[in-house]
Amino acid sequence: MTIIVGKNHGQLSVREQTYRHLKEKILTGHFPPDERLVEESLAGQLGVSRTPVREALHKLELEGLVRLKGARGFCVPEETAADMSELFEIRAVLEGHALSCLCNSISEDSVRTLREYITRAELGVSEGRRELVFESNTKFHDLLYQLVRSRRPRLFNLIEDMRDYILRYRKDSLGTLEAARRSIAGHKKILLALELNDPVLCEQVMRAHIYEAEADAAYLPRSG
Amino acid sequence: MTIIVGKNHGQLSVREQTYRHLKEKILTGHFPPDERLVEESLAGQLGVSRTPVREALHKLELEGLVRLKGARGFCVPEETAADMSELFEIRAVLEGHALSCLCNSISEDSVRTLREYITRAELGVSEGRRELVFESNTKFHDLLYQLVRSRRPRLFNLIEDMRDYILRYRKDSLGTLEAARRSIAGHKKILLALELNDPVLCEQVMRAHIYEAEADAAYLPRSG
DNA sequence: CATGCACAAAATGTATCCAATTATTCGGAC
DNA sequence: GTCCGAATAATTGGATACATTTTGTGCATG
Repeated sequence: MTIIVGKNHGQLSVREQTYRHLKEKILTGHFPPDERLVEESLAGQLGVSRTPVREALHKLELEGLVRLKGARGFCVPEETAADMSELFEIRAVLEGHALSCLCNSISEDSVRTLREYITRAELGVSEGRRELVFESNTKFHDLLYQLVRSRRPRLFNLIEDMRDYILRYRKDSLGTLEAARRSIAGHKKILLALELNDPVLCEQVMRAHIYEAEADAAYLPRSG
Repeated sequence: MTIIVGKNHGQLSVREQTYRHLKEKILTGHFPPDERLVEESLAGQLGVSRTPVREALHKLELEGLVRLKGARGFCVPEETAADMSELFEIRAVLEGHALSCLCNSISEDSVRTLREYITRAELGVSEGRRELVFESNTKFHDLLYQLVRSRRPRLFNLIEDMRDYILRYRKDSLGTLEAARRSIAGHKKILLALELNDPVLCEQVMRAHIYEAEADAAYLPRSG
């Protein structure tokens, strides 16, 4: 009975499936901190052998998502508010720099597309369509990330990691319409900084945008 | 015949020893790019079974230090000048921010110690004692890193990773006495920025210091 | 009653065996 | 002579059996 069929696990190896499965469960707070993660138990639940589970856990240990506690198995380490704060700080620094890298080489096409996303998000706010707001804001960020990935692949990887870790804390973005409005205002500033080709301004507005997101995230420790 | 006895591999597991052994060999350029790294062959050389070698290689793959090429085994990926440049860029951003974090909480003691290291490095230059220069400069950085680690553990980890990766490229720091002199001048600026408690200046001088180190590193691709 | 030592149980660490995947080579056909 | 295809060899992927380590519990002794 193969239980790993949750998402789009197509032609990936069992280890990769196991790794992603466990990582997602950890990042979404499915495993409470200090809960014992036993290889054989997890292997049984997932319908695979211990080998891929073990390799997945060791990879996750390297990422700091699980910690080995002697012979009591692995566990998700207890995270503190200081960790949370530091993660957002690093994210602000990295993404601020990423945006400043973008501003000197962004195409007119990309700028136009970004502007359209902002317009649609505002439309969503005015009409009270939360899905449209969420979708447009997500697309705005996704386009930026895509541009970063093509120009600075390693920087992109680091940013992606930081975002993953932060997933453990915030339930989802844009909880309130008020937060969505603030987010759109931030996007407008980002777009302006890009159009002005001002690296310093890019860095500033992106950092501010992320610290704003941190404030809106409201430190939901985790639940299920 | 246990061949893994190179360093201080004390009570670590065989996997951890294998992992560190391979990582060091890769980072110091012992494996030429595109050379085949076969699990069984490595296991034989190291006097261990395939299992720890395999897990070590998978962890290294996650770090991007090796890449799996179908059934031809793993290999160290060919790195480009663009990679090198990006690594230094990320390092500059991270360490620049780290220093700006330090400047508001650094103790008078630490400042005094840093100043002593600079004095001793200058003494080394004037007397032509390269060892003293190297030692003092290293201690200067080590103290800064130690302070960062205590205040921003995750940031410290990222910085450490970047430095490891860069190890693949430059043979060693401070090749020439001229580079050493430039480095000391940078350290003076760093100390000044710290004493002034100026976060922005801290970020600027540290970034400049790292870009200077990049220029002095002289892109030695690797050799053995 | 408390503390320390010893034994047992449980979980990871390691090794080996088998399966699946891929690259390379050899052969045949166009 | 070249290209395509099939077969074989080599390497990783996965599973299981065994060794090692650690923890937790229980009993005995002070």
